[in-house]
Amino acid sequence: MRVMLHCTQAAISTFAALPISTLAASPSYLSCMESGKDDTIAVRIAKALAERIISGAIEPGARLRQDHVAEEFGASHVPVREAFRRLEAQGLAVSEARRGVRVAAFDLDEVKEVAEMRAALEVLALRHAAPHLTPAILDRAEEATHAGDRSRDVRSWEEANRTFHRVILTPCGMPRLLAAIDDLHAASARFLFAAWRSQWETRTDHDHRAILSALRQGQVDIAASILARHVQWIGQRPVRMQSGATREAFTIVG
Amino acid sequence: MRVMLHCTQAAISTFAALPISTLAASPSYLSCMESGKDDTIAVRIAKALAERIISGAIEPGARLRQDHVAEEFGASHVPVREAFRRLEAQGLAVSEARRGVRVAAFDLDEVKEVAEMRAALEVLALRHAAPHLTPAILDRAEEATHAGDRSRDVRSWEEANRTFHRVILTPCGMPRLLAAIDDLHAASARFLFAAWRSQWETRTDHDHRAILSALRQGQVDIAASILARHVQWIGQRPVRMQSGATREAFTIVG
DNA sequence: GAATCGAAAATTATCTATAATTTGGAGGAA
DNA sequence: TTCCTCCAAATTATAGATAATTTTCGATTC
Repeated sequence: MRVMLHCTQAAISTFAALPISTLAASPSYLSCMESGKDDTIAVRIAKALAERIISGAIEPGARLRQDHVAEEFGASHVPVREAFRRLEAQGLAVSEARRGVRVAAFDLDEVKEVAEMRAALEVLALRHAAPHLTPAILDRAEEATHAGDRSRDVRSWEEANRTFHRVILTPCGMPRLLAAIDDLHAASARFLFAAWRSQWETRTDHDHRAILSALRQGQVDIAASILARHVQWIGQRPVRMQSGATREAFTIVG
Repeated sequence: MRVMLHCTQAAISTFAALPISTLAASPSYLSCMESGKDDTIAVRIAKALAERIISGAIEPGARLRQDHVAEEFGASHVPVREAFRRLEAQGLAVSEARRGVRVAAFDLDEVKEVAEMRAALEVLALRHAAPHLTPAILDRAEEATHAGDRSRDVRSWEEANRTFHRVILTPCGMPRLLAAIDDLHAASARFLFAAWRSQWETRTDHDHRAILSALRQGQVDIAASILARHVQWIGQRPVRMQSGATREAFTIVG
């Protein structure tokens, strides 16, 4: 296509960082959802791009060129534009009128903000879920914690962590609240992939067990306060950048 | 246009309930934002439809037909579809693949859910805003309360109420949190317009004054707890339906 | 008269093509 | 070198066409 002849190669190379198969295969972050068989093309593209943004395969600030995305997914620009609107609503992309769409940047302030929002909303969800928590549900949460222990890489650890939170919160039966929490988890996962340190697992898994222990004893207030502290703990470490310089990177570890 | 000849008239008649000028003119609910001069057409359509959905001009469950909307706004279906995605993300519309887009329905459970989310998030925002609140800001909040007293109809009262909340929360400087609160306010306003009772103003305005009084004395905890209760108070009243039967309608009044 | 089936119409979802606008950069002039 | 002009690329947006699906409505049957 002539359109692509003179474009900068940045976006293409970042797309190439993940195999095309992520379109068809179930990506790690989305493995909890049904494989979008009857989704619209727009939804499938949005999910695939979301996975790349969250995993860091596309860098913050990188432009998302609709024609390139359309060509890669074998679609036209119309569903691509719809996918962009969806990513924008999730806070994963920002668009300026007539200046295109970019992957959302993030800084320490946003990490803190997401952590506090998660604390507030997850505590709310937990308080409503608590009366409906059964031993079977708590066992599934414990299994997710074990899966976190066994995980060898960030992605599987992140998935286990997310499963833990989802399992204990879903019984609240508040769909809007759960959707908001999901979006915040997606943001958290972005931060996590950007600044990972393996020893953080230990602390997090300890918190998970303390939460489960409190819930098993019916101590909802204690569980809620551990959850709030757990989600607001911010990890911080230096990360080497492309230029060779280092900068601080931050993440929510829980 | 032939397309419209055989369609059901429900959607058209509800659209007709508000003048076309709402597209260009600044509607009540959006009067706080800049009139979208440099917005994209998709954003303008989304704002106009949001205003109609919130005000009740389009009923819950009503179908949003993209070709009809496109024709009314003098646009093509592409920006209309983008507007639909935006409304979907705000929780004002729901779309099923290949079955079109409908105005989101709501019930008591969702009213409660939104109220609790607002309580959690507005309390969070208030705690962060409190250190930055100046007498000038509190005076503006008090002026908004007066405007609520003076208002003669639901729309202006709603706008005054929303201004009050916005003025005392914006200084928190957390854009993602404020955007989430805005969406919840939009949902609240829908409920309010659906079930309005004038005497509710009194209670709400009393709460507003109590919050301001606490803030002026630096009693942030007290202000936060009044705010939480204030936002979670659910109004309830019977409403006569088209069929002549009555049903209970609920709203967040604050 | 009610229920069911099927065909026609409407609608969604998509693609292709194209106009208009804007950005960004290359190349020339002061 | 710096600034300006102009061109190419990218994006926004429209129009028209098509496939697939859903809805509607009428005919047939019980």
